[in-house]
Amino acid sequence: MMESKPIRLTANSYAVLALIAEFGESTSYEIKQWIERSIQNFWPVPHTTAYEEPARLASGGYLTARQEEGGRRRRVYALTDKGREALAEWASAPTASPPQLRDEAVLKVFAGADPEPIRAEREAWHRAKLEELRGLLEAVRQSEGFERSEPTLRAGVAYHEMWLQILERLGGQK
Amino acid sequence: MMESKPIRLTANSYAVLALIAEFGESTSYEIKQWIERSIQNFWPVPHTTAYEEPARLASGGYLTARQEEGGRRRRVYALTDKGREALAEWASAPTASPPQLRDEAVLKVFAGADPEPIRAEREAWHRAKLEELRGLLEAVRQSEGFERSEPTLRAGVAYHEMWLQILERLGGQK
DNA sequence: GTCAGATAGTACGACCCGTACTATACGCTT
DNA sequence: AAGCGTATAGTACGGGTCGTACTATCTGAC
Repeated sequence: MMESKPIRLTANSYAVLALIAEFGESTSYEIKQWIERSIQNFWPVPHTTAYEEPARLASGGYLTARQEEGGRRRRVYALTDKGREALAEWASAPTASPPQLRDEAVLKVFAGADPEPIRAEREAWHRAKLEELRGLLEAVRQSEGFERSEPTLRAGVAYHEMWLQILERLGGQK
Repeated sequence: MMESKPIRLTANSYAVLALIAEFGESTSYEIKQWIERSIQNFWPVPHTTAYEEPARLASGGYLTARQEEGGRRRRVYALTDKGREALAEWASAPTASPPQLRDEAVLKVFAGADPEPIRAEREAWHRAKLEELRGLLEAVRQSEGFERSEPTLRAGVAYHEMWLQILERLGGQK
C-alpha cells in the first residue's frame, strides 16, 4: 500500500482523473494537451494544473506515478482503483454545480466603458473560437480515441454561435 | 496622506471599485448586495470577497475606510482619487480578457455520466435564472440609480434564453 | 424578555492562478 | 560535429481566491 494523505477532490481533480480514464496513463505534458483538445473550452485551467494536480492526486493515492529513466525523467500517471472509484462516484451523481460565466467585458461595460469596441473585439474572438473548434472537430472525427470529445466540441460550437447572435442583436440596437 | 502599500489590481478589484463608483460609499454588506443584484451573473464571487477585497483596496489607497461607531461598527468604504483614476483607466482600455465558461455539467458528461438527468437539471436551472432576472429587471426599471444594471440584466436574459435553446436541441437529438 | 430567524461579519487554510523562468530535445546550417 | 534557434517540457513561487464553518448583532413575535 502506498502512503497516501487525505486531499480534497475538486472539480479540477475530476477533470484530470477523467482525462486519464479516457486516454490512459499519461505524462503531465500529455494531460496538458488532452486538456487543450477536449475540455479547455468549458473548463479552462492554466497549464500548471496539468503538473500540480496529478502530483496532488498521486499524493492522495488516486493515481500512481512512475518515473521514466533518462532524458526528462517524466512521471507517467495512471489511475488506481481508488481513483477510478472516486471518478465513477462523482460522475454518477446526477447533479452538477451550476455553470459559471466570467465575463470581464460585461464588467467593463457596467463600469461605463464604451461598448462598441468591446463588442467588436468579442465578436472577432468568438469567430476565431468557432473556427478553431470546427478544425478540432474535423481532426477528432478522423482519429481514434476521441469519441468523448466530439459532443463537447459540438456543444462548444453551438455556444459560440449563440454568442454571435447575441452580439449581433446588441450591435443592431445601437 | 494615508500609508498605502502596493497591491495588484485584479478584475475583482475593478468590480468592487465599479460598484462603489456606481452606488456611492458602501459597507461590505451593501457591496455584497450590489453584487447580487447587478454583476453576480457574469462575475460570480463568494460573499467573502465583499469583505476581503475592499480591505485590500483600502490598504492600497484606492478606497478610504471609515468605521461606524456603535453596534456592528461597520466600515464604510469610499473611492479615493487614486481609486477613481485606476477604475477610469481600466474601463477606458478597449480590450477585455476573453470570457470564461466553467461548466461542471459538460465535464461530467465528458466523464461518462448519463446526460439526460443533467440536461434536465440544467434546463430547470436556466428557467429559474430567467425568472429571477426578469424579476430583477422589473424592479430595476422602477427604481432610481440602477441604470447601469439594466443592460447587464438584459444580456443575462438573452444568455439564458440561448442556453435553453441549446439544451432543447441537445434533448431533441436524444 | 427571550427565542427564532434574518442579517452582518470573521477566520482560515487549502487551492488555484499567472508569470517568469529553466531545461531538454530537435532540426538545420555550417 | 559544433552551434544555434525554435519547439517542447517542466518548475518555482507567492499573492489571490475560494468555500466552509463559525460568531455576532439585530428584529419582531410571542
